[in-house]
Amino acid sequence: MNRKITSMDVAAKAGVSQSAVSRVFTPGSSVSEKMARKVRDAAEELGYRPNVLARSLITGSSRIIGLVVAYLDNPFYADALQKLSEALDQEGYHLLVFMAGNTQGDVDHVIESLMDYQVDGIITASINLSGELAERCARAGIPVVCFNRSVIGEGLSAISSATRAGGAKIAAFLAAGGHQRCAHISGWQGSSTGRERAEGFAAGLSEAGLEVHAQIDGMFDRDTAMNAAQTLMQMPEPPDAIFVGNDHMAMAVMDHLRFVMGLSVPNDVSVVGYDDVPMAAWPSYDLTTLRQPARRMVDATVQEILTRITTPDAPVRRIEIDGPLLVRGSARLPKEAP
Amino acid sequence: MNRKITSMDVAAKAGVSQSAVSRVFTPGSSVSEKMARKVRDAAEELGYRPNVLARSLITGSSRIIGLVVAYLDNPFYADALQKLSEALDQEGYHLLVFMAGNTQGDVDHVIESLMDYQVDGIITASINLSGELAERCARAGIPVVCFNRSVIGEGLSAISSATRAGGAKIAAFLAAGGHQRCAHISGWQGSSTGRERAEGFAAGLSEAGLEVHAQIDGMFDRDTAMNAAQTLMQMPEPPDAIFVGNDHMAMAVMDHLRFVMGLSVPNDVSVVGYDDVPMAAWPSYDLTTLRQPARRMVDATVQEILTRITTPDAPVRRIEIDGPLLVRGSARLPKEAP
DNA sequence: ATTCCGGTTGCATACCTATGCAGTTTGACC
DNA sequence: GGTCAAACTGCATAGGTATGCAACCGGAAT
Repeated sequence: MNRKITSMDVAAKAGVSQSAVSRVFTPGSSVSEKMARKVRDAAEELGYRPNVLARSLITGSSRIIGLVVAYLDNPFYADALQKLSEALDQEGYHLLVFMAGNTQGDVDHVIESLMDYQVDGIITASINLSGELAERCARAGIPVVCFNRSVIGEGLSAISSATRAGGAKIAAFLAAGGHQRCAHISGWQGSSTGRERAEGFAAGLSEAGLEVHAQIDGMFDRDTAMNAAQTLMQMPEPPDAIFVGNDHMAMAVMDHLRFVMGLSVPNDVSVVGYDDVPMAAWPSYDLTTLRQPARRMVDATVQEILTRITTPDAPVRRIEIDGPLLVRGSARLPKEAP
Repeated sequence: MNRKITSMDVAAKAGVSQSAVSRVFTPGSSVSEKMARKVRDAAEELGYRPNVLARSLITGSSRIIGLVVAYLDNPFYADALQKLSEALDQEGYHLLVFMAGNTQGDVDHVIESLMDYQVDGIITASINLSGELAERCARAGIPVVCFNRSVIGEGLSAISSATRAGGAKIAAFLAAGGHQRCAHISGWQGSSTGRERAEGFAAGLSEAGLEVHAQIDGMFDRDTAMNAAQTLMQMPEPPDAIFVGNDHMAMAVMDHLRFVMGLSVPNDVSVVGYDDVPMAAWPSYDLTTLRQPARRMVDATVQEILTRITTPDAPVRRIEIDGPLLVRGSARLPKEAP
């Protein structure tokens, strides 16, 4: 209804210049105590707050971070979004969200829109960025941090968990449990995350003198994963353990094994996941899984994007955060006591 | 690296005025075909895109919608966020997210920040807005739509499911199933959603000649709900059915009953939820629940906020969307065939 | 009292785009 | 060819803020 209240209005009311008002609201400017008080009082009374958008025109900083995310039905990312938002809020930044499928055109379109909003930085979660787009962001001077994806491109920071090591840990655990035929329903092989977990798993098995009994791409999709489980268990020699590429799929696999195929987990077959989403700890699943430390990954992500924003030519970092294997009840335990 | 590309640059390159460039990118302006082509070519070549923030200074429209949300660990809201974002993207708007607890100071702080960004509208999900804040938004001319909360205040639109009717449907279903002692672990009684579901449930029971056997506030929290379940089942006369205020808590209750207390659901006690989150359909829970049609609620929300933005004095609407009871396996079925 | 300096303040401008207004072109029609 | 309206185009300004520069003030040192 009422028109907007500007720094001019405050200036008039306080009997000072507009610049004075601006300085009072700009940390680090030189203002006398008296002036500050006068201005703050007037501002308070009028309900004035600086216009971030107008400010961004001058400073070139919008205090907006673009978040591009694909799978929000996976609670790992919902959780990450929440934690990211809180951590950034702390620093005076906020998230503008964009949903994207993992198809090229989609991502293109999204990045265009992102640029329109003059975001200070971009965080991608569960997204593959084409080299060309990365290039464009770099040219535009917009730092990009990939959350939970390590990326091939050059200019991109990446925060992920130690995926290969994680896959290997799981392999070692299953081998120690005396499993002979370890299969893998992988994360989408078009993603670094999916591939590296698979590679680490294979490496770990071979370390133990085993090899991957069978591998099917689960595409990060519940239905695909359930079909894969069906296929695996109908093999002439079905696996006695399945490592599933993330918890979201792993729970689908457990449901399918138990309620559709009538099998017992872990008696008939062990299941191990990856992520440690909150639900993995729920008694219905009690899923043994490799923990991705979301909190620490988020903190690293925020830290990285902030330094890249404030120091444009800071080195691009690839950070891998190690996570523990959480041993629960969905996989047979190693026999020997330590 | 390179400085920003402005409409001036494009104008220079195309040999036209800056206004011409602006008009080419403003739908509905009058430009000749020839001019449009010249400008578009130049823009394409330079990689120019209009600066939404600068534009917003003039038009007064930032094309940003603020989303304030509290419980993102509840998949119902994660799902809603995703759907909202997609639907708004369609209309050229985007979501700036703010996390808020349900404490007063928190929400205050958030609304302040929202205003700083000159958002065109605000959507609150699972949030109680104080009358005073609603007032401030109204004065600032910012429309507010409450998603999944009906609100006491005057100026606020609200989209929710038909909560009372939903509670009543569940009561009727349980009564028809021959349950004698129907208890309720409610949603937070500080929220309209929580209260109305409880009221509808009580009304429905009394309709059937029963009354609420016992009621405990579950606070929308898993642990609180599990404790409540424990308390209920240890009563001298434990309930034979529990209606839980949302699916998120209902699944916790099922886990607790089954794995901690060793009870059978639904043989020992029936459990019914509310929301129909995707997980409710998973075989491990197979939860009978009242569906909140997220898609339709989101569509209504988007529709409402857009009309309120384009037509500032459109009437404030309260929309209730009806949802069906999804009968699955977590509650004993009515005996008589239809 | 004079000089000088650091700390404050105001003036004017820049950031990037949209839009009212006036001037110009175009094309149709007589 | 001349008239007139309609369709375009450019000029100039506004929108809200930050900031370099110059002017100003007070006080300390001489």
